[in-house]
Amino acid sequence: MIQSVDRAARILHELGSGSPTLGVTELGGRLDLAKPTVHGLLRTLEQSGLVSQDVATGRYSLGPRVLQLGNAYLAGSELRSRSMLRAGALARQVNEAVWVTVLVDDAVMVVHHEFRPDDAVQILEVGATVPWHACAFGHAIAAYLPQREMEALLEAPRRALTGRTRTEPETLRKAIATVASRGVAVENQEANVGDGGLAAPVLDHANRVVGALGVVGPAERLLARQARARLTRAVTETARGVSRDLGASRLLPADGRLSHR
Amino acid sequence: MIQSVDRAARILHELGSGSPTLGVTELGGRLDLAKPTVHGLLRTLEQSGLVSQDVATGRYSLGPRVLQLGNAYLAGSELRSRSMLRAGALARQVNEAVWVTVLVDDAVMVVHHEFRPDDAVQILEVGATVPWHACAFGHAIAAYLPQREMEALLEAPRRALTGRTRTEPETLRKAIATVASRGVAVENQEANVGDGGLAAPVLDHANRVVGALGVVGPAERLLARQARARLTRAVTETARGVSRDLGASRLLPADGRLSHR
DNA sequence: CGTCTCTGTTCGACGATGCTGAACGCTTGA
DNA sequence: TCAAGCGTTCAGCATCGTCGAACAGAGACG
Repeated sequence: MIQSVDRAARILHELGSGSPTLGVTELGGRLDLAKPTVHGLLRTLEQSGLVSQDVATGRYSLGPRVLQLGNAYLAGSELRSRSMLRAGALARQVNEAVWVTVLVDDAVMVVHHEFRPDDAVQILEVGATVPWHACAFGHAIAAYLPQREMEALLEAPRRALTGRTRTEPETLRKAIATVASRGVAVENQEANVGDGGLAAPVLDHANRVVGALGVVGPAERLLARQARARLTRAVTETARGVSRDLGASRLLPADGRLSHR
Repeated sequence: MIQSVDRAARILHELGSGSPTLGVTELGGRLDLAKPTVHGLLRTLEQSGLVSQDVATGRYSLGPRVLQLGNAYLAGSELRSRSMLRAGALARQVNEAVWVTVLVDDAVMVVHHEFRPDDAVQILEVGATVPWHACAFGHAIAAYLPQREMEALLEAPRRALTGRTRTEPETLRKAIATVASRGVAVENQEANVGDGGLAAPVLDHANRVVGALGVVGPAERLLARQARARLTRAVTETARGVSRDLGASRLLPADGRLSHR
């Protein structure tokens, strides 16, 4: 691993999480690096447009080029492009907002957001992240991850986002097992009070989980008994369709968990 | 400038423009680097999530983390946050889609997109880029750039996107002079056939251009004589309002061009 | 209004660290 | 079956990045 590149990436990560602008000294403190080292890295990153400096204050922030890269990632994402049509159809069919998400570290990130057809004003959540343990998408992905990676997720520390967030390893392990047997994950106000979700995993041609697809919205509307049954069927069918498009062969067997290796 | 970091940034840039997936050999060829060098850089970038490798083909593409960074850039962008309210008001007032853009290299990038209130289905263009010379936003920014930077833009090679795209340095110089004297730039189907735009610059507390704000839409609707006059007034007023919010003092003097050192 | 402390920045020398050519499996296509 | 291309590994040399100390400027404070 190349030291300076890794440090540069850590700087970008630091600028991207928490305070939007940071000074050289502060960055050096957080990453345990000497001031001139951070300075050199920042100047290089600035020249590439990945970071920009406020000439007035001297502080640094992320540069516009990272947004351009983010857009390029979306444009090139196979999961996204392959799921857009089916996600749109699902949104119209069940009249709910649809998300397509991937796992990045210990959070799921929205790569596609299909608006609920009936609502006029909605905010786009593409690029937003939610801790994996607090949403249906995270559970759906975790349930089909190789054992080792799933354990890694369970071992990391977690914090509660609402009063209903499940954080205990054993509780989560049980929840994941249920997901694996049913093929769908359900979340009830574990990330935001009032909101719920329902998601199923998406597999690729090697039957690996590459993400999850599902619906989000008011918990009371999504999780009412009738709606829930209808949504479960529609979501699993759509996710299965996307998986098939990606070349997956073993499509959510009845016993859930796929064998890995 | 740190060599390895610069090379890593060039790799990201290469992955972000053009082909969404590239192999080690191909990247090495494009950047004139030895294969193992590229490999080492890619492995480091992959570990940070900025790049991800398709395990089946071995090829590399941008990773999900760049999208997360892009989102963080948007969240921290002062221009964006300071212009959102006024952009929304402008969109409702003139019933057109509104863009807020910044200059990155030789293109303008959309950092905020306010939908046209009347249209149901529209695609979000945040993160999209347009060559500076082919749109009103680019002209608006160029006209208020320090002389040296403006000359740099004019010296770079340009290509036509439509039959109406202006590419000659002298033609552009004249167009920019007009923008500087009027405070607004107008574009008529120079980037996409059928589309037009109308934009004004946004200045910061040191009276530097930080971006442009304006409307986009069908050229025939935007550029009809009456609409054009009304839009010009509304756009300049909104851009001036954002500039004031950012602390600018010299607000688009009558003679246009600001003195720069 | 001076002073002091903090910032971001420059400099130079040390030595760790990243670069490279050659060689390795592996898959793909002929 | 073979050959050509891929991504990957290795080890040695020289480069290149790192760090402590010192600098200039801004801002806060008395």
